[in-house]
Amino acid sequence: MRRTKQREVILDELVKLRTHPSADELYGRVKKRLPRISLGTVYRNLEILSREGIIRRLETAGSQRRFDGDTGDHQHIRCVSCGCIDDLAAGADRARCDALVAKGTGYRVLGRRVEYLGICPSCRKKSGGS
Amino acid sequence: MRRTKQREVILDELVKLRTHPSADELYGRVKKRLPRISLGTVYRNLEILSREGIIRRLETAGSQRRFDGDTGDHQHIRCVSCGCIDDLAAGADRARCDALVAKGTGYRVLGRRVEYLGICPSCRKKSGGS
DNA sequence: TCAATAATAGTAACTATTCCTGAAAATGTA
DNA sequence: TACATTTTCAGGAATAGTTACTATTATTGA
Ligand SMILES: [Mn+2]
Ligand SMILES: [Mn+2]
Ligand SMILES: [Zn+2]
Ligand SMILES: [Zn+2]
Repeated sequence: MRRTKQREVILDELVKLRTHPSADELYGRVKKRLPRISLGTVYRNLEILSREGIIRRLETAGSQRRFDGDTGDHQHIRCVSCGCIDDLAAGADRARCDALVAKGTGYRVLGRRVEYLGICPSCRKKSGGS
Repeated sequence: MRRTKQREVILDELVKLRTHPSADELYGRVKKRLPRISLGTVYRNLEILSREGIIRRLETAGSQRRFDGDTGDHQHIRCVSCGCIDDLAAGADRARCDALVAKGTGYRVLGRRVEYLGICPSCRKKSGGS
């Protein structure tokens, strides 16, 4: 992976933002510093950077993909009204946690979404893995 | 909301599937029974049915939207290899839960994704709500 | 310095979804 | 029944987000 001006600026802008921007939002920021950059370059570099583990691609619902310059272990809270996403310290412990999260973020907590990730029985069989 | 043949068949196929299909997959099924139906109609009816609370629109990551005929409170587990989504009984309790989930589903559990949902401070201010 | 290689800008293509339009079906009224 | 009103329909165009392609430019290493 080469060091290019574009990649540097994209990473720099993402890391200094704490707002989990979409490619498009980031493109807007980066363009102020590199007016000739294209949206495709932003997408390509976000893809490369997340593949390398330098940034994190958020696996959240919604039509637009979002990215996070913080690769540390943490969860997120999303506003059901405006769609913004804020950080949550790692570790959370069910119902009474809602109060802690609310206190920590200022959000009114309405619910939480939990999705487990793994390898399904049929895929385990196919790849012969344990 | 009127009762139409199309809506009836879409709902029937969704409820009897336990696979959380995308609109497209469901369209394939429904077309066998109603060969003249269009994908647009499937989308429109899934939208109407979920607005009425008769079905559930899954808020999962991934490029395609998925739907669930089961509106009861439950979480999901997704295979990171093939992308399939299975049900999880409601209620889960952190780390040692992974073992329970693995036992219950046959998955190899790799992780979990927790996202809280709520109203952010700035939206609370705007709408004057508590 | 200079060829080899990787990345870029610009744009076309692609995919999932929504929107639009005129026709058909369902429903209400008499 | 007959007709008007409303809802939903199929089909296709439009849109949004993303990826792929291509000719050009920048970076790298000998
Ligand atoms: Mn974050
Ligand atoms: Mn389910
Ligand atoms: Zn908000
Ligand atoms: Zn699988």
